[in-house]
Amino acid sequence: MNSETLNRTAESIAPRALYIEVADRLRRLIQSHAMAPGEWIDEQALASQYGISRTPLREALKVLATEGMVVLKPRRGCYVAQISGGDLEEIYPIMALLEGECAASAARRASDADLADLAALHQRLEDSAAARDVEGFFDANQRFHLLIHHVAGNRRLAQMIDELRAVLKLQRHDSLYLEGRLVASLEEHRVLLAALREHDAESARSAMQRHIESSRRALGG
Amino acid sequence: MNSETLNRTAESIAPRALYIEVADRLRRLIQSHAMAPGEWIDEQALASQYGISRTPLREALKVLATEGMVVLKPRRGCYVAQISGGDLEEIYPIMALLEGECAASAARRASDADLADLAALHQRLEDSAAARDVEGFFDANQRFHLLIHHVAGNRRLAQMIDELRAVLKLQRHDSLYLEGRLVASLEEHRVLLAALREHDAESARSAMQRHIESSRRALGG
DNA sequence: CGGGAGAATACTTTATCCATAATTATGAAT
DNA sequence: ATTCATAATTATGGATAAAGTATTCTCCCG
Repeated sequence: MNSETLNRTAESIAPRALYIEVADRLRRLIQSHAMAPGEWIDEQALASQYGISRTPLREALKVLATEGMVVLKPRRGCYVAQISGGDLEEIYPIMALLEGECAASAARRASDADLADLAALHQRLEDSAAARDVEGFFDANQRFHLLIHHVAGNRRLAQMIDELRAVLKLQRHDSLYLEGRLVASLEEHRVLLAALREHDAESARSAMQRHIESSRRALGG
Repeated sequence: MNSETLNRTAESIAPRALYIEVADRLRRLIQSHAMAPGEWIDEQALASQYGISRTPLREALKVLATEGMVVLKPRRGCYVAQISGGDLEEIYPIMALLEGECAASAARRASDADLADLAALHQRLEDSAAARDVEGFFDANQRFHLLIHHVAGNRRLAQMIDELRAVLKLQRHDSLYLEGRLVASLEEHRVLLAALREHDAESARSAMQRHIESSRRALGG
């Protein structure tokens, strides 16, 4: 049992090229605000920090640029993208549209098991809210949305939403910390869950759209 | 007035990196079906054909891969993406959604000048249809949709639609050649234009959605 | 005759290197 | 003293080379 076998197994599980790995790490770095929007990305420093050459790093940056996470200025280098108010004006209607479609599709397709899972996650939301656990609420909220994407069954739609959400996350999201926003969000989730349970696609769609719109207003968009 | 000013001007006109140029060319190549879906892309041959090194070419391929135009199989090389029936099932609802939103937004925002331009393009559609000029019809149709995107004023939404349409174009689009499809498409455009003229956003949205759905059915989706 | 293993070939992948362009700092001149 | 120009340094972008991995073909053994 040499290392070759291990490598092959590891690769068949994760046949990811280096540039993809790097892109993932950078995405997490940017989303966790370890790198601030507008900040210059030092290719050399980052490459030597990761112990890789600049080539896969540059390829990763090209990918992130097409995703809108970074901006590549010719001969000027790479900068973490910063979104303007105008960008939010454009993105939120799209998000509402896509998430709404996801919710509608999920309402049509949800099995009893799916609904049970959704109810369980919603309970976590309720518990977190009752405990004033904002981080827990945020996490459960994210899982709730991801589960809806999964139930909706449109992987491409889910991926588009994920990319848009990644761009939105470039700016700090402290809306949930605002007084009243957490309970309002909870109430919106209740309405959404009820629509999903009744397999009412259009109610689920509008509930989700209202949910997105109100979270936008909470940000002052 | 030194050369610096001139340089800056020149750069703001054409500051495109080589990989972007290459990506554009490849996009056109793939969309014109000069490269068939599933076909292997020979990096070395293409690089020497363009007189460039493989580095910018590979960067371009990474970009196209994130756009869904090509598929990058680790250690296997790059292939022109081929979309399955399942992909169509996923993409068309998204297209209908996004194009519908575009139409709704355009209906709200269209100025009289915009409506005049749209009417002029629609006339080209009518003329091309009367002359059985399928290529002309196709071209006018494309311009009509692009103009709606422009009037809608959401650049990000338009870009998402463009990328999706590029993926759809991977397969041959001979639906317009089908008997009856051309006149049906024309009638759908008439309804859409009427809704836009009346600034009726929801009618425009549903007209566009029906238009997308029927073009899908024409493909046998 | 068929299957498995090993070797060879070819292509991807990564790293290093070079050139070009831009920006900044310093010096000189007004 | 301030501004402009020039030079130097630094970083990006493109190229080439080397290494590693996967696949395929052939040969040998059962």
